[in-house]
Amino acid sequence: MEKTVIKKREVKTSVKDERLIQKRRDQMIRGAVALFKTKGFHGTTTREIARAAGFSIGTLYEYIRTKEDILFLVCDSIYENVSGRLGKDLGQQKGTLLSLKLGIAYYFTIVNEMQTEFLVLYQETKSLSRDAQHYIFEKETEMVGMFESVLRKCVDNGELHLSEREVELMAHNIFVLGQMWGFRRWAMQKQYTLEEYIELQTKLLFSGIK
Amino acid sequence: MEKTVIKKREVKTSVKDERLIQKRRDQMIRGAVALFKTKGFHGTTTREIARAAGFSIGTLYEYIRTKEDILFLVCDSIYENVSGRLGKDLGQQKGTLLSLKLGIAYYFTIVNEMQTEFLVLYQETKSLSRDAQHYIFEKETEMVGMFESVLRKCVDNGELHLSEREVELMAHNIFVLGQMWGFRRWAMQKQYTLEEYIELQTKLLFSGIK
Amino acid sequence: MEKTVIKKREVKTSVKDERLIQKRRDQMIRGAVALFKTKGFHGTTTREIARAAGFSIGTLYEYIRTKEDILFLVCDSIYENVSGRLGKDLGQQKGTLLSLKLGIAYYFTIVNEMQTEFLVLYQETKSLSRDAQHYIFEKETEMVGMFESVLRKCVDNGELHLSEREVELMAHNIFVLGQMWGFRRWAMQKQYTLEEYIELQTKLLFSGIK
Amino acid sequence: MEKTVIKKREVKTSVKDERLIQKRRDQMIRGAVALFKTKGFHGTTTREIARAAGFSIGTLYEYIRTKEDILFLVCDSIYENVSGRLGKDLGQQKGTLLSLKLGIAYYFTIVNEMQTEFLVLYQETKSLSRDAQHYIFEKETEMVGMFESVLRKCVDNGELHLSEREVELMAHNIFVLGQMWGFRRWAMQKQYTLEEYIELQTKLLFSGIK
DNA sequence: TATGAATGAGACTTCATTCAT
DNA sequence: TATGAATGAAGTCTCATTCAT
Repeated sequence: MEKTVIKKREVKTSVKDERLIQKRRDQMIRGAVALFKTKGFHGTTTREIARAAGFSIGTLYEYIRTKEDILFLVCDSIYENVSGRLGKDLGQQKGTLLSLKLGIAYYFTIVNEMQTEFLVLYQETKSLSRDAQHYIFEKETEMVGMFESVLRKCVDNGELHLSEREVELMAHNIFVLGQMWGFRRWAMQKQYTLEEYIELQTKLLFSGIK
Repeated sequence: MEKTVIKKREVKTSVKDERLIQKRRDQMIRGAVALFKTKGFHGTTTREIARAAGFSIGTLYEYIRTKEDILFLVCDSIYENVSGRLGKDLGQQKGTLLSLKLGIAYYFTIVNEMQTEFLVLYQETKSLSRDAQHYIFEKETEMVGMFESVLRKCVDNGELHLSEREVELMAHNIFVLGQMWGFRRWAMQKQYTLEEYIELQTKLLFSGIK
Repeated sequence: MEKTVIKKREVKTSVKDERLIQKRRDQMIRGAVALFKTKGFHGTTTREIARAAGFSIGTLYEYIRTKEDILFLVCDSIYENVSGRLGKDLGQQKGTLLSLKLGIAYYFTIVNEMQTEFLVLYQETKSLSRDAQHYIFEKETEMVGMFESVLRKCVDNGELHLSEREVELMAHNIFVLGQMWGFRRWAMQKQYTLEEYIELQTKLLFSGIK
Repeated sequence: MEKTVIKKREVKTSVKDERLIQKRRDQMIRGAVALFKTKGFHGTTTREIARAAGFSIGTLYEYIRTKEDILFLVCDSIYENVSGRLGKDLGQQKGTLLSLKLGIAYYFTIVNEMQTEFLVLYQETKSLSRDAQHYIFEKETEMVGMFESVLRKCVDNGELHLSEREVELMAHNIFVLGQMWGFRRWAMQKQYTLEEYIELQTKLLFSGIK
């Protein structure tokens, strides 16, 4: 798989000091995520975000241009975090069934940890501009691509027998079935522990319903 | 399959004529769905909804109490529609693998038809009150339950060998993998036709990745 | 005392039958007073008044032209009632101190009975049109006039020694000190029974603070 | 006279600078009183108040939470003003009949100056919340209390012979008869000059109608 | 005469964004 | 750089009044 180069969408600032920008944005994102989790993007005001971030509304606007920028920063940071961790793990994949299973388990664990972040991501993405949405979709494609390449290695090693299209679809399925743990938590987490969920899903993924 | 009785959450009206209420609400829902699809719930104003429905803002408020009521009415009507159609089809299931496959295919077709409606449903549900959300969740549980009982029939007939927990999880998986067609249309519908998608997913669902 | 002729301000109707008009207006007034007492004129909607009156909003508007008409009708009916009763009592005054005292006591009793009505009257009068306010003021002047003529009789009989201007002022004082029982009920009725109040006020009115 | 401590009901602000708050509120109150005088509380819009105060509607809402807050601020400021002035005058009372008369005259003068403010006060108080009304009543009680203590001093000095209950009632009477000058101005101010009114009322108050 | 559905002007309030300090 | 007061467009909802039935 070719690594598509995604150029970081820029969020304009009036501040020059890069170190400061990073620091302020971190505060901002941390505050915003916490608020978005409970009140959603539209239910949260910029004033609240500024307060949660620990500075004034004036300062907030020194580091962003519009409220949407904050949402973008939040979404981006979540993906950055997840795809970073996942990439590191799946990257050193050797292409055996066992390591595939371990990769899946690891991904599910991340989803579990970051449930609410993912919720924010999926429920608010549509509030982004077309451009920003596109950028986010690309990041997601990148993550699905990680599973694709793991699966492909297994196929190459003769451990799996899947067509190219099946590889692609299965990568999506793994991705989505992971998210399901968080999205349908009202049903899933009442019925299963995370370990049970991983075990059962892995089984169904590998052998189907026969 | 036990039919859980869900008592319809009432939306208050100042109009008395039941026939008229139905008619006006239909207009309202139709208009609202169209707007929510492109602009989302928060991006749509009550005035726009009234105009799209073909009457004045005053009249709109004769049939609802708050803007949220509209969202509820919309969500409810989508579920009512889908679960009605699905229930009719799956209800007459005989419990063979073939008819299970046909049921899945039918469900995927419905999802395809109502993609944008489902998008609205999943992206805006969180804007509902706790009560209304609960009602919607129950309706969804009801739909998942339909798949569960079909699967269970197959197990009873000896056509499938799944534990009770696997039945439950698989029902969710079918449900979610169906939604996936609509939610990830930017990826799915670029790669597969609906028929291919149905065929591939059915295969993976039944035999896994081996 | 010259009896000023006050020509009854007309409230336009589309209904012809005088008997019916009277009946509907009575219902209307009764309902409106009850509502105004607790919610005030501005806090009460025409719909509520119609409902309280026992008919539809459409019917309500067959008997009045604007919401203000209702207020006028209410105010007018209260004065009509009070000044009717008071006129009958004070009219047969013989001009002795005793009967003056009895007249005051009688008036205070009426105020007590109709406290909330008076409250409505004084708090909402300002919402009437200039014309209607003028009419109401005239009715009030008429009532104060009743006390004036009683006082005057006493002066004529040599039972009181007051100048004309003192007569006029005293009439107002009696009138206002009566209203005080209802207007300042939070203070008065916590401290005195109606009988005590009448007795004390009469004493102060007659002998002053020495 | 015991001085009851009334804790100032707070009106929430998003502005921090206390000096500025005071300044803006003064502008606001001044504008609002002028409008309430002619159009009443319900007849005045928040936009009009903002304009009259000299700033935008957005700014208005930086200094209050709801429209009712404005009414409260207005009522409070009127009482504060009056009771301040009255307290200063009556406070230095020596307990002679002469100084009592002077006190009454001074009070009547204040009422005359602030007629329309008092009108606003009495006609709109009922639009306040229960809490705010209670606060306003307490302030009024405080003012009546000032007269009570002056009267009491006179009784203690042997200048007046009144029972405790008579003292209390007379204090209310003075208070109300003062208000009467403003409330019934359509009758009073047509008949008497302020000086005449003071003189006549004082006479009646002191010697009664004999 | 009686009804009640329809209307829309207009009220209150919020909040993203700016800009002088 | 940081602050926070000021702004006003825009949103939701109410309610007096009308008019076809």
